[in-house]
Amino acid sequence: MLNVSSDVQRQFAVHPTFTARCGIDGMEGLVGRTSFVRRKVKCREHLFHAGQPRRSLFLVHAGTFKISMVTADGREKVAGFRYAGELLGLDALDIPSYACDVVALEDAEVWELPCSELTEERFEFVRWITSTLASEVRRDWNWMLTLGTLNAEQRVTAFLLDLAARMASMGFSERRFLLRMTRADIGSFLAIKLETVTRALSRLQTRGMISVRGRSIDLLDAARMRASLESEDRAGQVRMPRRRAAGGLPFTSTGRSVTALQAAA
Amino acid sequence: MLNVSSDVQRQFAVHPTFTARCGIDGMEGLVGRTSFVRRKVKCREHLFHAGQPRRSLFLVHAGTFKISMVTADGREKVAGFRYAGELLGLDALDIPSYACDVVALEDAEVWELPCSELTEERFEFVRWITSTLASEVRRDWNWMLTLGTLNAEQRVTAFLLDLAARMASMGFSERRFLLRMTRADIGSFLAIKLETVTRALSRLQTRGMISVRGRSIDLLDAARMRASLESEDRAGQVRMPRRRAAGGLPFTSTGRSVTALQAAA
DNA sequence: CGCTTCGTTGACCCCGTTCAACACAAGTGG
DNA sequence: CCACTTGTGTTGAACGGGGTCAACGAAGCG
Repeated sequence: MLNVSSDVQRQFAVHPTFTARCGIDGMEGLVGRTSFVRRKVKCREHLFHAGQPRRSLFLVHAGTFKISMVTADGREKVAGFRYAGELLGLDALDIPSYACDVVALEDAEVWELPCSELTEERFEFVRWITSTLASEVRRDWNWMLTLGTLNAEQRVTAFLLDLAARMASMGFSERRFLLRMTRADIGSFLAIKLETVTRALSRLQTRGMISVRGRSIDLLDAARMRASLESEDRAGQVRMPRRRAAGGLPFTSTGRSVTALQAAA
Repeated sequence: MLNVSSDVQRQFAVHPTFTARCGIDGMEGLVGRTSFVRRKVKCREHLFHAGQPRRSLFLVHAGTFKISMVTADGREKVAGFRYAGELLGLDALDIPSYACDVVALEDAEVWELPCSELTEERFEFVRWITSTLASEVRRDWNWMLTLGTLNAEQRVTAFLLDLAARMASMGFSERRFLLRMTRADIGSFLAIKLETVTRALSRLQTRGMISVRGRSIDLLDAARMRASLESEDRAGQVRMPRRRAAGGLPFTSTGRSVTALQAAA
């Protein structure tokens, strides 16, 4: 059950001085003078399992990873997805074992950063880790907000827009991209069923906002998608809020406060 | 809108060497040689607002705080509650302004830790912050798992058990305690409506698992409450899983894997 | 070629939302 | 003192979004 990261191809070990540019929240910090190991992980292989001893962090260099946990009664729940430039294993920094499962959704490469490098001499490295953790907390809160206030179709919309933003930050097209995860994975992450994900995608396509062909997604009207997130909460009931002052305030939201999307990106 | 932390009573400033025992994940770390300021915050007062410049972290010394965010269309979403021994403001460590609102739900006291203390010379302090952030990420993931897999009544049950565990860790009774937050706050956090919270509490009381009188809660059968979390997901439909092996497996869950509760505590 | 995994769509129905009414306590001002 | 307001909590009735179940098609693979 735990003999996993052994089947990950261990590649040439290097101990150079490398500079990692990380697009996380504008922090382009250097991870100075840190020895690391490159690893290739093939599609569907686990990078690590919950319960395995935590010895390293992993910087995603290429590919897509799925983070998942297991409920008390054995079902899987997806906690997130990670792309190039993001870190894996951070959540277990203060405990001896990893707390989640991480599996590659396509052939991928990671840079393994031994936790032994997290010393006083590598203060800038530690600082970078801390910053990344803080932004991770904000991202999680934003998703909790998204899942707690939006209906199924809006959640899928938010998911696609978030993905598009990540694609853009990685230099890929933000209009046309491939979903590397199944509908079940998306549904698990968004706390809806896979049939609901399918139905939401179909409806968005019917409305001309996206084009879906299997896992290939084409965003046809991102502006309208973003607009659809800013009103009509759970169930489109609105029901005219019982006359309020005069004029009945229109729905042209003067977008104050951060939308879940911007912050999650 | 932002002239808030000014109405917080600034108390005698001290610059001693203090040792904070923090019950977070068994880490009883010292926050060595750090200057801090004690502040009292009265019920309903904000400790800080989203958007305010972030200059300090806050260690809750006494009282209860509510963390909330604002959706794109102006509604509030509760992101969590914090009690004695926990930190506030961590999520904004890598950005110049606080990212959420924090308000006291009862008269409280915090220790203000200036972020300027987060230097290389205070490496142990930084390390403690990092560890706390990691456990915060895990806690958030566990709540996402809870909200994504349990129905309304189970969420309320999980909330009460989590609260009981926190009370116990603070030396209070884990059987009888007061809710410092409204039904609306609980519902916002659990992604259900306040009426649903009320109904769930009433039903738990009817079943003899708890006793409710306003905000006073009495856990009468915590064991049965814990057991109720380990099966019957969303909507009690079960529908007899089409005959499985022999014997129709009883509901005496052999609690393998971590329950959301244990991890969230 | 089966075999498995994945995706789509339709029909039915239940849990939680919505709306409404009411109870209760705490201020507040006359 | 009462009247009034505001915030909070409880409960009932009705509705609908999304879950459940089922059937089918498509794609990948040994």
